Amino acid sequence: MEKFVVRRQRKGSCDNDARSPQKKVKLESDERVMEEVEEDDHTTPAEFSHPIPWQKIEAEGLDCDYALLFSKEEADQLFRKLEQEVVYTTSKVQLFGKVYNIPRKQATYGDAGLTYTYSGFKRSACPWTPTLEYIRDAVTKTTGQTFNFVLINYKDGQDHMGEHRDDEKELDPLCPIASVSLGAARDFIFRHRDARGKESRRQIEPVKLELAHGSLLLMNSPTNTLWYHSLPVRKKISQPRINLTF
DNA sequence: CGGCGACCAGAAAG
DNA sequence: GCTTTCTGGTCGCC
Repeated sequence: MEKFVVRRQRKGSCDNDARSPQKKVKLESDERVMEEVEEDDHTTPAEFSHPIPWQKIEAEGLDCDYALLFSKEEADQLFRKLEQEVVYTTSKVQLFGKVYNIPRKQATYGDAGLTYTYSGFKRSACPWTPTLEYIRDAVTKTTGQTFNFVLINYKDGQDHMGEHRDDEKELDPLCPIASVSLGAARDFIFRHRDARGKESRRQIEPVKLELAHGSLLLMNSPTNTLWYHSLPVRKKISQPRINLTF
């Protein structure tokens, strides 16, 4: 059932005129709302010429901002360039004494000397490429946050990522995490840590959204401590998606 | 009704 | 309890 209503085109960046009549966009569950946020003052630095319409995604202990960062044309171009520049490896993950190939391809880029450890496997960051620097700087411009590292996940429709939090030891839980999506739009699901599993302690509806081509999702504290997120399999989607997590 | 996809529960070793 | 992934079941839709 395709009822992810979190879409909103940035039409020529003329955004101050016809705001849609309803201020709140309904999600699957009635309690979850997204509020359109006026993109004035603090969220948008002056040098960004086309203000971005941010959507606030909020629930108990969940605080995210979502926006289309790149136009379709620019996102297309970035996608093509990354296809040429980025070298992926299929990493393995070790759990319970067994070794699996993780169900997606990965690459890590960042400042010199940085490393990233994922379930027992360590990888070092490759030097930034021009396109990655460009994207990183675009994210910095719109968020005011600087980043020293990016994890790139490449997924076909069969590829996916199970429920997890970004809680690697290298990460400061107070730092917001920026996630840029290019390519096929994919569903993205948040689930509260107390509402997982069979005999969960609480009944909290999951928050579902769709990450569009060229979009930026900001996960602010304490989202990443209280909420797990996943990217479920979508067998009907054959186009790949590139995700950059800063 | 058959087949497929989505989703959930369970299992795996420490 | 917590980890990450795969597998097998069920349910619902086409």
